[in-house]
Amino acid sequence: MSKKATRDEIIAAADDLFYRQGFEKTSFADIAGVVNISRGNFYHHFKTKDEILDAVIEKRLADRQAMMEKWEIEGETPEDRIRSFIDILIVNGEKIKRYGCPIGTLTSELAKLNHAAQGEANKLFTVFRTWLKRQFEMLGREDDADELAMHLLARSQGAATLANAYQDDAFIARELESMYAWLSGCAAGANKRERAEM
Amino acid sequence: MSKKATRDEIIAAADDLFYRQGFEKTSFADIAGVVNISRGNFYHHFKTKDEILDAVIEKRLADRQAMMEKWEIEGETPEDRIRSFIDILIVNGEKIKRYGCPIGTLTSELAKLNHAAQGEANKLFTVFRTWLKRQFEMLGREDDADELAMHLLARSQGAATLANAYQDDAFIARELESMYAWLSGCAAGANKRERAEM
DNA sequence: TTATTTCTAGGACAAGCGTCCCAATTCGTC
DNA sequence: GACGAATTGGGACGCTTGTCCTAGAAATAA
Repeated sequence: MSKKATRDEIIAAADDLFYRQGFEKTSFADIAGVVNISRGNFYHHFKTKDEILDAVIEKRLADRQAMMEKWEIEGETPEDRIRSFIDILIVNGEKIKRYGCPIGTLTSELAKLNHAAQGEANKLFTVFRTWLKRQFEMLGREDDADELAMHLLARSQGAATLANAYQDDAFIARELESMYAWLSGCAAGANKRERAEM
Repeated sequence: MSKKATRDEIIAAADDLFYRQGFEKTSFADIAGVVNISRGNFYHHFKTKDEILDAVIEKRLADRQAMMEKWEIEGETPEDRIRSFIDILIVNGEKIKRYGCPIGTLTSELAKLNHAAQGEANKLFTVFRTWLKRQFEMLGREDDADELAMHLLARSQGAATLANAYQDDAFIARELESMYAWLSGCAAGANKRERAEM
């Protein structure tokens, strides 16, 4: 098998395992077991566990970027596109109920480990933040686009955390409705709404 | 030293380390190092790591219960008391920025480890949920008290997660303001407000 | 075909882990 | 003061971890 193919397999397996078990808990042996290669071969592709983490974060960044580009094409209005972001909670609902948000749980774990890759992992939040900010600007909220983006990020993070704890579909549905309504309010009151009404 | 005193020291040290480093990352040696006892002595108090975790969760439950009882005495109105909950983000702000929410990060970690104590850890959320529900009922929101409680839990979880990632005081301040405003709205429109306006 | 690089397998390594045992010390009670 | 119980210290265990080495197989180039 070509080097890149094996490498990509390793990254994909690590991505999945880091999500489901966490970074710390996942061992070289776990990943090698999934990919079905020896540890020696493994070492040829990644010298340290941190190198795999970097590659996984890079992959996640690319995946999210691609996702947002798709939303950009498919969504007719900025509101549609932001709704696509909110809908992650539906699309990935089952996984989120089981393992939480892939971004939030990773950044939390790395913060506790005081890991060097914290900054890189935070970029995962930032790509969404930047993209959402742009959408809110297009919605006519140039003045507080970044604030709105952060607020929405926080809302979906909170929903994901509690979805993970309680696996309560009714709760998730209510949070979704609440975010949709909030978004409509954002669109309606472009640059006139008071921040306190967020 | 009496057995209980040493035991309590161990639990306190474990509580702190589990919060700052995570459960998985924290070893027997770490805890023993902080308490300054030998591993052999350690074993006399706790036979397994899971036993320590159970004790830590128990302690956290008791601590939170005590905190809420204090709020119950100090807060004159239900709104005041709920505000005390929101204010955790201020009171424990520095720690949250560094290590995240002690409850949210623990439940997330245990979910990934698929740990037997998941249910116990979730009780930490539930004590707040139950207490908040009661406050919302006293606020006159008998019909949707639990929904409001869950919503507020999610909001503060989300704020904590992003506070941890970005350490952005302005963001935290905005989220606090937003939650205060939402709470005022809850109080004003007792049992008349539409859920979509949450 | 030969020569050279790339890839793979399997094992060795030192360190750290949770767990466990046992001998020594301290404590409480008669 | 003496005795049994509770507490403590230190070390041993088997296992897993991340890391690293080396020898051979496969692929590529000449």
